[in-house]
Amino acid sequence: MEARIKPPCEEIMRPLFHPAIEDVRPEAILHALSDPNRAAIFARIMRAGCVEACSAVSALGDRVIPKSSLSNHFKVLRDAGLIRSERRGVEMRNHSRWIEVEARFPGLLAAIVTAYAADGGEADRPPGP
Amino acid sequence: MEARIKPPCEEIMRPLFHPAIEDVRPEAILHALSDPNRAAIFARIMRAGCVEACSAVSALGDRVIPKSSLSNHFKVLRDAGLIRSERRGVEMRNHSRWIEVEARFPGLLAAIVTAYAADGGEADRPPGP
DNA sequence: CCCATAGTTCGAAAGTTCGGAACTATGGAA
DNA sequence: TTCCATAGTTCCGAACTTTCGAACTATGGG
Repeated sequence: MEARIKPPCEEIMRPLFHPAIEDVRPEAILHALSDPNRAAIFARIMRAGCVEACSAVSALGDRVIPKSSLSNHFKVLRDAGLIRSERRGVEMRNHSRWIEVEARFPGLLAAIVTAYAADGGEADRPPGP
Repeated sequence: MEARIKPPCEEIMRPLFHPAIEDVRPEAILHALSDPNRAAIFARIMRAGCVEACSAVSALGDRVIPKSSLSNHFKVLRDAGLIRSERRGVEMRNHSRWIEVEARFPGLLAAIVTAYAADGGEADRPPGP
């Protein structure tokens, strides 16, 4: 159908959606982070400031997460307004929107990340035996 | 099936389960409060200190929540460790476990309730447009 | 051009949530 | 006591969501 002409901008080709910070809703954030895998991914991005790629995070704890599930987890985090993703060549550069979210919902992300850390040591690990 | 035989318990219908505070998981809390209806119910119980009954909360905003859904919402809040429910005669007395949860996950509940309030009072909209 | 890598989309199976109808428990009225 | 009203739970089917393998698209390097 649409003959898409390649734009001169070599980075963006599919428009990844990121909500404006004022459209970010608490229920979306809580839903996104109510999955321990996603919480671990987010904690990791936050700790690193920026994680190079989805694949950099493909094993959490002792469990390997399939590519398609990972892709979906990143989409949920993105749609919730928690991270910003941009294509850099063949991979994706994800960084957290901590500062924006903190300004809108003060203390929320810190409390959540701290809660996961208090629960299992690190948010990087799904609950084990 | 044919006539059901009445179970031989003259006690309460079923012992309501409440997790010990050390068994409360952050993901359960986030999941429970990621539903705006449940968040509103919880905010209301917190604000009141104690709400008399499930039915006291049966209409949130302009929407009537069916009994069975309400019953389930209270169960989710209970299982997440957010409220404690006891039978008082024909109805239920629910109160929040704020103090226990606060001791285990400091700042978490306050941040969540504040976030919903900041979002536009969605968590407990007063009657009106 | 072909291949490898990084990520997305498709689709089917499994799991969760919603809500109406039927049920149980309690207390009060007849 | 029996009957009724109220409060809440359970059952179960429909609708929705989640998961993950396979097929697909995009980009960069031989």
